[in-house]
Amino acid sequence: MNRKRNTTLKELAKELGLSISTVSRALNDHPDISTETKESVKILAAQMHYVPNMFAKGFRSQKTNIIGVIVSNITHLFTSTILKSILEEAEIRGYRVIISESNNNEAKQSEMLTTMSQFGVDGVLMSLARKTTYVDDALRILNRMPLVLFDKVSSKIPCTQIVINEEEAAFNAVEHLIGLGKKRIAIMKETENSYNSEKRYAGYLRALNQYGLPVDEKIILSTEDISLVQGKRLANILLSMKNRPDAIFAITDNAAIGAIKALNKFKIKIPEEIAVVGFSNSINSTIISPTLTTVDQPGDKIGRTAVKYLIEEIENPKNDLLTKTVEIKTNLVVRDSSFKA
Amino acid sequence: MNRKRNTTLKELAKELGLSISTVSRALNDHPDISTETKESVKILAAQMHYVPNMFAKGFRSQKTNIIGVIVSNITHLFTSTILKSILEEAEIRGYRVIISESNNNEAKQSEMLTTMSQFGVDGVLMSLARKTTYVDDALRILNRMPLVLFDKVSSKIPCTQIVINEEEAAFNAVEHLIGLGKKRIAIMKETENSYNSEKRYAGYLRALNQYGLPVDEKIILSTEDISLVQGKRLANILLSMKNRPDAIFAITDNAAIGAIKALNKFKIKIPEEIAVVGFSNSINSTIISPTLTTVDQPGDKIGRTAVKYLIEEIENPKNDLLTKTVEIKTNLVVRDSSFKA
DNA sequence: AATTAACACGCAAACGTTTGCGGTAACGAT
DNA sequence: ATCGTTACCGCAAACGTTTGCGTGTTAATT
Repeated sequence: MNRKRNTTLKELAKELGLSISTVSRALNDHPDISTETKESVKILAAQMHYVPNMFAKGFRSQKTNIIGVIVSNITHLFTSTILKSILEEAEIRGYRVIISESNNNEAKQSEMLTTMSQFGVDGVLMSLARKTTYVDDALRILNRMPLVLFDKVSSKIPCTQIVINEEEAAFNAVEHLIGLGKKRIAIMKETENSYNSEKRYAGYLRALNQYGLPVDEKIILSTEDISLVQGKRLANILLSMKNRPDAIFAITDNAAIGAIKALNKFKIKIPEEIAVVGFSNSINSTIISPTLTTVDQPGDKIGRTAVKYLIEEIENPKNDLLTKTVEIKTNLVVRDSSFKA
Repeated sequence: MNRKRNTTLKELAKELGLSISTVSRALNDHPDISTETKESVKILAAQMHYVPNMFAKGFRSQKTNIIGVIVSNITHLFTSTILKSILEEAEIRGYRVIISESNNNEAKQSEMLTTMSQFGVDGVLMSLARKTTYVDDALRILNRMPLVLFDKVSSKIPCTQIVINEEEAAFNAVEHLIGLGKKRIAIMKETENSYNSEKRYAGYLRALNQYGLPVDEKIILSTEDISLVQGKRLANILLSMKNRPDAIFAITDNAAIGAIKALNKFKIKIPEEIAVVGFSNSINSTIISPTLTTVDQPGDKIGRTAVKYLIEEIENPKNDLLTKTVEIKTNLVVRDSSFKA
């Protein structure tokens, strides 16, 4: 197929009997050009469907107006919600977005980072892969272009970081359970030192302390991957205890749902016997029965904020490399799994 | 911040005492260059972290190695699953991906299409916005670059189209219900003429006909947006009938789940009194109780196939513009909502 | 009438890369 | 000694755009 080539400034210039530079300036509303000339140029440009060649443009200006985004898994609703808002906000501000997945693979993440840089993006938005320890690539990127981390972040990388108030959110969730009269609250968390898990655990502990409840190691459960099946498994462990907990705070909706499924199987009354609270406000939390009380994370706000800060840094380069943490507020959505009738 | 500039061929050439062209050829393994020269060039290139400037490259070759993707809503699991495989497959083949959302807005979709073209993508992958009627923009794009449609397609656009076997899938789903001994099967579909809804409805009708079951307009329900709440509403309508159906085929998992919720509320036994089958195999289908029988759509295969065909067309431009439909097989996942004990 | 200032436009370089073409050296064959 | 061949490499143009600088015209000021 003979794909038509795009019209160029040269063709417009020839058609109008003007020089290329005049046409360029006319289209860019340069003050040196008379109003009539601008008019005629713009009219012809529209007629001939002129569109500036982004490559020539970026080639000269060394600016691509593309921002790169690296996430671990695009199919997680929370992630795609963030991506949606990133796309929207970026478009509003005149940027395009290239998305890559690391699949929680650190090597892949490094590779993406360098190809992003090679590709000439103006800046990068990244949510770290789990267990990221090697941050040299990120540091190397940092003196080439701005980088903003979100959700999964690391204090080892001196840049702007957009996170939710993990600790406070967990505190509020546990406080809510305590408010229901629960005295023996189990937690399901991750074994590995993930930023999010650590913070939420800290919030859990603070709530127990503040309300004078004892911390019992036996009902502090950890798992490698905090999934639905693991939630089931851990719930079964809790049920097998002589001294059962009267509430479960799961660090993840999936684990909470797994727990509910296990409790349902044993006809445990939720929330009377055991209340359950999750984290994320995924759609599943309204599908499961009883519906799940959970922490709503405003993904769209995270995305928007991240884009805002990144573009700010792109357009106003700073000389300092410092860690700046921006916290986005969450709020607890109370549903049947912890509803006090 | 003083962002470091990338090293260029010129710098490499100066360092090595060679010409720019020789360095370029050496890096591209041109046969004219001696093995030793290639070696030394490549070593220095690695040392100096040389990365080719994509813009200069694309500028010359008029090839960007970027493909544009337009979907209606990135947060739908089915969509993000497709996107995931598109990202993977594209990366394997050396392409980057730019994603845009139309939000089911036809005007937005047209706009995205033109900015994609303006941006110089090598080809476009698109799933149409609902109720797309104006296809002129797509046609205009088509003689600039290859376009491949997937999932939501239209016969008005002469290009390669990747779809699932909607009709057959629906047929199989209804046939499955008939196999359970169900004789009065309701359907929940969309009012508007969406490609998917039409096809699935056709499959429903064919199954009824083939097994000699009467078609009763009263239990053929349509709704504008086929969502969870609408599923509930329509189920309530069915329950209010004197002559209730003994099965429901919902064109969407969400509607099916809404129906189940309504049935559960009225303590209808599923599947004994009324069986339910959905479409999509969303995660929710395993969360709801009873778990939902549904049609599994292999999103990853759709994405991969779409990329394959698009890149094929990019790299081997054809002279003909014809509609070529590629069908991806689905399969029915039988769960508790239709399980014959 | 001469000088100046403002205005409108053109020339040409530059961005980094690829590539057709031409050139040089070395070497074997005549 | 000359020719042809091969192996390597450099020159320069081209891609489309922006932009500093120069230039010519006109109108206003002295």
